[in-house]
Amino acid sequence: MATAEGQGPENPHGIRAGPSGACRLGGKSPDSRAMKFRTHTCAALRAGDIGSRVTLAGWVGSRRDHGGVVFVDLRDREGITQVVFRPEEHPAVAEAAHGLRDEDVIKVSGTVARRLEGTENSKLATGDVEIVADEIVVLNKAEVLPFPLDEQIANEDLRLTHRYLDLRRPAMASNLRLRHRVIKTVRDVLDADGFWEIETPILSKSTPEGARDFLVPSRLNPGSFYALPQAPQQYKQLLMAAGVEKYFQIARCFRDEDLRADRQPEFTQADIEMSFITAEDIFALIERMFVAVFREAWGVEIATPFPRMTYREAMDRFGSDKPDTRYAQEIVDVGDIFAGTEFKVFRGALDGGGVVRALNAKGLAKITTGQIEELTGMAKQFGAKGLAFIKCENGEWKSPIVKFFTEAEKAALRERLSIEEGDLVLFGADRRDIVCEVLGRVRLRAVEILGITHDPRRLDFLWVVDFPLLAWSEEEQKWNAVHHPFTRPKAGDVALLDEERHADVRAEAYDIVLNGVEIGGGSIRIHEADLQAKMFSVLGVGEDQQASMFGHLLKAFRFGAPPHGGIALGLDRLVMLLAHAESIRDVIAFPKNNRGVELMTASPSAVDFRQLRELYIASTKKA
RNA sequence: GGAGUCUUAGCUCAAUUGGUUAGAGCGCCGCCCUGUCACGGCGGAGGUUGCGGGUUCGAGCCCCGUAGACUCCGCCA
Repeated sequence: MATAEGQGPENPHGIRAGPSGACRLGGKSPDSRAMKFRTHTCAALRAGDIGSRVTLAGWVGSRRDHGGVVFVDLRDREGITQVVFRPEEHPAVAEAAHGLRDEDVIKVSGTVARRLEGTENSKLATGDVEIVADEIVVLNKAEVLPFPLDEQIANEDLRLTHRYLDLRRPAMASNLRLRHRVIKTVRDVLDADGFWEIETPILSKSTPEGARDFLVPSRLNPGSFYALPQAPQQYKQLLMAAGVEKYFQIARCFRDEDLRADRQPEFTQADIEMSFITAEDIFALIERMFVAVFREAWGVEIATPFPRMTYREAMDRFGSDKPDTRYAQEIVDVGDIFAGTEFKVFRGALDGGGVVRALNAKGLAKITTGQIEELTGMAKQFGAKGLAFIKCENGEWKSPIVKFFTEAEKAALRERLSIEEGDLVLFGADRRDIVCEVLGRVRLRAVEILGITHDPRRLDFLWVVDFPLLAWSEEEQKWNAVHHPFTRPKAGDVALLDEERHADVRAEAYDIVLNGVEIGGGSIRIHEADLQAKMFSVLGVGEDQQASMFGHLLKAFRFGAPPHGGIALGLDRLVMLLAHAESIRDVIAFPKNNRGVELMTASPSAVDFRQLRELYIASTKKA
């Protein structure tokens, strides 16, 4: 390292104390010390280090210039150490310190000293000591920043445009560190269990099912395209056919759909697949993994096994396939109470084979008319004709519908829903799936309006099991896979496929839900070619398409593929929960905004026509 | 594709019913200050109120359009 540290013209801000070239090095030569940029991090020094000579490097966090003595909070990713510049001891160094500005990068050498009596800072881990600087090298001056690093900033555009500055903020650095620790823990748990981490192609093949693909044109095969993987699904199953038995990958996945606060076009999954296992093996493995992850991230011991609930029960009780079980309010069926009702709305729903269900939003009678309208609008958006309600206020039931109820019905309702003063009861009367969805959404909004908060460390894990295999798509007028086309029907339900009772077939599929957020999902797969072919047929994938799109998989299944299954965990969402972040963008180093634009580099961008020509691509966009 | 909210100084925000020269804190610049840690004091610079149009004697504020950001719906096997 021949680069001078402040002596040459290339470092005009370098100032040294004492006679030119003189260094106090405790016997070490300047050259040997020059090999080391710093002796400690900014979080390392304690009272035990008092008297030793140290060198730190970092950013000027804040500068408190008293005209004479100057204090600088020197920050690196580990922490902060106070540096004091004393003109009476090192005048040239103190003079240089007057010129420091926020975020200048400096290297400081000096002696660790106990802070003066009464000036210790208990907020800093290093707050008992300070460094009395006798040498400073300004490694790089910083211009005035576009936004302050020491306060909450609302303008996310600005943060993303200058992400390298945003990530200097301790809260963001802490998220990056947390993410690293979580991924490291996942790797360690899987490695200890005999898993092999195997990379699969990023340039892969488009398949008809699922989300919209990102496409990559192939120069060597004009007119052909790779697709970026939505998940390494087929490759990992083929690795099972290859006898790998235990595979995992911290896999980047790509889906070209609209973004959300918890959704990015590229995201990371902990992708796992195993052979010769049942769902129980997956549950046990993942529970073990979460124990390790939460121990590492939060230092807590979580309880296992996690509760389980069937999809059907989740929909009936919570109106969601990812129920937030932290909230007590549940949906209750009241169809039997109104079996003889004359109230047209309920009568019609029941006679039409639908259901009448209710949700008691405890304490929400204070709801405003505007909020009732909002809930009603929400109900209509999800297919209901309206949203009936009873406000229980001042000892009476205020409601446009209660006049249609008999005394017996009212009494039964009161008991079934434990209705008390201050409650708001909301009704859904319609097709079962609509009522579930509507009351499920209303339930979450009611909780929001009530402002119910929980211990931020509360963790309600839940396995949701027995998902339906298929769902009818009105839009496409065909059956689609609820999970994906490779999911295994439950053994007892395979016969239902032949009977054309597609809606009743349950899958060997499971999701893991934490506090109402789906953080992972998986299934036991089909490993027999004939069953897989039948599944494709049900999904409307013809034989020709099966051969061209999935021939490799079907063939592999004919050459001795073992029974297998797996799961994928959404790492971004998991880290988001662990970090208590409100946006997935806060746990990704360089995320994309709502429109899929990465603001710092301004990608995506137009490309030169020659690049397109090489790829045999022409844009149809009108200029 | 649809709905909602937002856009005022570098940053965070204010500006009564439409009414004088659009303010404050932080930051920035200058001067002063030897124990601060949100250091302090004095002074100063900094604005096409996103953009375009309209209503009005007068628009940051009202209306229309447009751009951008965020949140949600659709979408996301």
